Amino acid sequence: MDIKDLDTQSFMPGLSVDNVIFGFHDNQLKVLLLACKDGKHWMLPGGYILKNESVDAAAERVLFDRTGLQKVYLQQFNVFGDPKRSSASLVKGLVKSMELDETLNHWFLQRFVTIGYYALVEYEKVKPKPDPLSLSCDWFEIDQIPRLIFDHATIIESALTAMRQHLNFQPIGLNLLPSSFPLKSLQSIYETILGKKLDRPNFNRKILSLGILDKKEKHFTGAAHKAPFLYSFRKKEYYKLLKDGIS
Amino acid sequence: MDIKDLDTQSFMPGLSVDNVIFGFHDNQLKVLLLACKDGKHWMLPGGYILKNESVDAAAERVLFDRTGLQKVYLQQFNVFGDPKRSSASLVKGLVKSMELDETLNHWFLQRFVTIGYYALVEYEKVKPKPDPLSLSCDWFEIDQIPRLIFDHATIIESALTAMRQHLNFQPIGLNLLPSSFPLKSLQSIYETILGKKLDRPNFNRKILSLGILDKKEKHFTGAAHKAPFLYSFRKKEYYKLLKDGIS
DNA sequence: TCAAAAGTGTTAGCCATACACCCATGC
DNA sequence: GCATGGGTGTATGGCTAACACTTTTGA
Repeated sequence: MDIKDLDTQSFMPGLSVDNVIFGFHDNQLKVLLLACKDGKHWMLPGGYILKNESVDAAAERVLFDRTGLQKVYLQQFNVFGDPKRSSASLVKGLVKSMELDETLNHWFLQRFVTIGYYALVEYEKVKPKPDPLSLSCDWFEIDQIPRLIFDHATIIESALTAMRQHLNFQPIGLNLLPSSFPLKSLQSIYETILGKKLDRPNFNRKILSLGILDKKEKHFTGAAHKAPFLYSFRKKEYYKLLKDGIS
Repeated sequence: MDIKDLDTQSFMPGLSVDNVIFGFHDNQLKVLLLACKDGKHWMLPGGYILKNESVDAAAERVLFDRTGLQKVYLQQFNVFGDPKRSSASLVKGLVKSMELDETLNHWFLQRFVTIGYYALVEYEKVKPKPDPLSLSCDWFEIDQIPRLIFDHATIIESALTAMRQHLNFQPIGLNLLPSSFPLKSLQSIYETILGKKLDRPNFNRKILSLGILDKKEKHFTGAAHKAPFLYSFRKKEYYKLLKDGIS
């Protein structure tokens, strides 16, 4: 996004995308957020839609700009279309803190309908890049989200709910994990998303019975217990199952 | 929608809603469509979003204008944001056939991102009303859809898929049926949406076990077989289950 | 008495759950 | 050895699919 183009013919007016980008690290589900220049608020990575760009492509572009990643699991989940979802006074403060030309108020103060996407990315591969309008770009644990602008807290909640529902039909995980990983990591992801503990023996059996994992070598962590086996996804079977859905 | 307001400050530019309105009649799932004035195409009931109106409210308004119904099951399911989803030549033909001021081409020829909703309505209660830009408003069986404009066929397909997924978690049916109905009607709805035959004994047991139906009197159709009992929804329990989801 | 469709009963098999138990590892 | 967490085995209950059977209705 080039700031000078904002108030011109480049973007569709009144429409935006916001991405809830999930990563997994330290057995914790995390969300990528941007720090507003007012020093008080954080926000979801979002952007506008080029006049000749598909909405999906806009979401992919925003994701790429913030993470450097392409071709990851990116799923549209809801539209947030309340005319009062943004606050004029907050917007004015933000524009001021960004030291932008005040003519851009016209752009930022308009009402936006935003299309929510959630993305699943491999935490280690992400090099978070703040956009020109933000101070920084950082990961936050899902239960330690800071103060967000507008309805962005609602959007994250809604993304989690949507993901929870998709989880029952789609083997989510490949995009959140490195190429090989212990089953416990996958289980932790499921536990975090579903918000409840799962029985390890039963989880292992169920996941393995899907036929989408390859057993690889043992992984010695140095801890005083049995070394877990690592697994990797069989991508072909994984995508086939993604398409059809589980159970 | 007032035509003369189209190209003014009344509506959000580039954004629309389209409703896939489902009804149930003659043991068939039907969709409400509008006839374009070119005499060749049909389209989904859709509309624009007032500058100070929520997107959900716009969808409800469109639904009310075409059916006279309010407070029915109306569910946002997908955004269609391909910049090439409409065809300029088709739009020009349609505007011409509508005998509108050609300055309105500016409005109709812009790129629209549309937000898809599906609605479940009680067929008998609907008095289809065409909008000022259409010739008529009629029901079509789901497997006999006529030629549609733009990507509207895709939108219907997508609505069916979404509904199929929701069906497993939500007791859909109340909004499609009159206040009392035989179990067979409900079963037919499920069969149509899921696209497969269901076993009657098992279906009856499952639905009745949810505790959302009240048994009422027998209904003599005049046919040479046992008269089926009618049932009605216990709304309170129904909505509780809707909220929590089935199984 | 018969055909058609409603409704009931019964069984087998699958799958989720729960939990007991064994195994490898480093201190 | 022992604590720790990985991994395996197994019994139980509930749900579902499949289908045989009974009941009611009008011709």
